[in-house]
Amino acid sequence: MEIRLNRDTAYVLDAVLDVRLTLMDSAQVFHWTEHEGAFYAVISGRALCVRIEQTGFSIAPCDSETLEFALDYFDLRRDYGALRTACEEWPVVARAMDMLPGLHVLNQDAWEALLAFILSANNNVTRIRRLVMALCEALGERFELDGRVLYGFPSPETLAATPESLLRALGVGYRAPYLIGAARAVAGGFPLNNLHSLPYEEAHAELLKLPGVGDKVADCVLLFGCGHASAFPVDVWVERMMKCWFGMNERGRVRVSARGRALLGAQAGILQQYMFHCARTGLIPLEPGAIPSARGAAAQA
DNA sequence: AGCCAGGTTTGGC
DNA sequence: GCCAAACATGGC
Repeated sequence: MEIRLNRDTAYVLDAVLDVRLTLMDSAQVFHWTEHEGAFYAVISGRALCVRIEQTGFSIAPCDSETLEFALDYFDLRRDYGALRTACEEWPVVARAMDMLPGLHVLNQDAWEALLAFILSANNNVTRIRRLVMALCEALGERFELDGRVLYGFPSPETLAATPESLLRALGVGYRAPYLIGAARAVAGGFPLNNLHSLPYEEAHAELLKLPGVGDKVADCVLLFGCGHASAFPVDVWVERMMKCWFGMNERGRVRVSARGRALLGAQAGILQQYMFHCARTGLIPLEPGAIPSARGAAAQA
């Protein structure tokens, strides 16, 4: 990987990051937009434009401080090649990683991840994106970049003071009081930005205190917003994947999550993201009977 | 038209 | 502790 910083644009070359897959198609972040081959969003209060270049991608506007931020945000310091090598003992995980080269798990802002995944509950990806965008447009700070208008996430204070009726008018439905309750907690001192440095179990228990946050949303916030790579969110797709390919038949996704973490280790959540995408998009089948025979498994590996 | 979606909450055993 | 039902909304 080679990094150049020219004027206000950073170039990251020879990095295996699939920008479109990671920002637009992976359902870990919902507020990037694509326009004329470039990707735009406001993240952590910065309006950014990311472009795919010949041998990598560029970030603008970017100074040295933003570049450091971006290296973290795009998870460019993790050795995904080594992670792939460590997956040989789990053929379906290896297969998922091989099918999605350049998929990274972003390191998002914890508050932004919290809002997005409260909205994700019992919802589909298309509508989650609509709701996140609507929330930002209605209540977030307005930015302009390259003549395009962008919106950040609302602050905890803003959201805490927003009438529930306004949120319902945006279409968030019964999640409106969850958003407001979580915002009031954070505005009132809930230690959202300390969860990075807590052990997984403690950070998870803390998040469960927030309204609208159960085990699965907590794991998403920990994985996508708090640097907890071992957090293993289990939604309907990952549950089907673990049932079909690992024979996990326990009742309750909490048990599946615990087993996934125990089995796959410190970066279980990263691996989860590959399996989730393969399951959700049909790249890997989930019907009983999809599991290859011993002969097939050997041939596949 | 009807089932489903990156679930959580609540209330009843 | 476990389970079922309710919850808003719209995608497909």
